[in-house]
Amino acid sequence: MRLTSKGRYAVTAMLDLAFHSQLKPVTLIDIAARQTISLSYLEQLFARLRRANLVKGVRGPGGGYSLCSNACDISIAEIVAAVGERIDATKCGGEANCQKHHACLTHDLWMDLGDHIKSYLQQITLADLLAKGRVQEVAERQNQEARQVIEIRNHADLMNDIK
Amino acid sequence: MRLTSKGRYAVTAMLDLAFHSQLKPVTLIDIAARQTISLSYLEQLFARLRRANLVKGVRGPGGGYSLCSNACDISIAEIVAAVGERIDATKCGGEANCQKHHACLTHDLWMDLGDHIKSYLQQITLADLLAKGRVQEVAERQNQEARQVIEIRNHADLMNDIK
DNA sequence: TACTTAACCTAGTAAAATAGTCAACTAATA
DNA sequence: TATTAGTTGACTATTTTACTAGGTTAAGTA
Repeated sequence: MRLTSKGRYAVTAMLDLAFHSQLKPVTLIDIAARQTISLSYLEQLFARLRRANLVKGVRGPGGGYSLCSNACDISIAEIVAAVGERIDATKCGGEANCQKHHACLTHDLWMDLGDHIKSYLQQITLADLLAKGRVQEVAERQNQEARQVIEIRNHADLMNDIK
Repeated sequence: MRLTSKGRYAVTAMLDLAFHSQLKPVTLIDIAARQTISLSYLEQLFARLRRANLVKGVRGPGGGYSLCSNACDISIAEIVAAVGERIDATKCGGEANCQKHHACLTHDLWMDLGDHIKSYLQQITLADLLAKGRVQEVAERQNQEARQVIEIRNHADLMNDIK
């Protein structure tokens, strides 16, 4: 089992999306700036998130990504699974052939651990995270910091929208 | 966070030890044969287990390893930590400086997940695993299979002991 | 129609970690 | 003294990670 930056980035980006995509799609450029994640890497992760039907992309100016479902219907487990992080803790992937076609001495332990983690991540949704005070705080701070980068661009867009 | 063969091997070997070292120390050669783990790799793992005061080694003929404490006092979390597997799920190792000296958007989520896994593995001891029927079954099977390799040697030892 | 935007796609790559191997050395026992 | 088995350190093939670089395609905008 491994949970690396791949899964962390995916969840962080999805949470950013849930936070900012209420009105219109959010570009990966914005997410990359706010969350300090490499744009190209984000693109690769979102290719998988799209294939898993978690997000939908809109091309062209004013485009970007938005969630396919409500934030309360997207669990952390789904996101982590979508980008290919193995939550399973066994060597055999649950096949019980870890030692010469048989279960190894600790097979059940790792199965139970995997189930335990999976059910924990399944019960947490993006909406749950959005509701937390700490998350709101951090998101606010990121807005402040990324303002120079993002808002100048968005401001121009907004002016055009008003026209 | 990652839980790889390193941690799995360590727990498996410790469980094998708990099972077989009641009477006398168990050699890594025996463990390697029963659990199909590379001997040299086992040596590296046991160096760390020894430094963590989980096992003690006895040199020379009749030597081997035995547990430092009772099986009911050794948790899976201790073993996994001893061989250096990071159970922590954060990028920052709990320092909360994951994004430019501040906490990232999902810092708390990964902290909570890490705590959750850690407390799960802390409450399970080697004795708990030994008590399980499945573990007994597998250990029996391994004894059968490894008999050709191990018992011939042990039989000779036993004859000498009787003399 | 030309231009810009941003999604979408493919291939490559430096660095790190994993899961080992190999070889030597030390201590205890028979 | 020979053997056993722990102890140690250095080295290595393979895999994965987290990227970068470069393109193509679709949709709006001037």
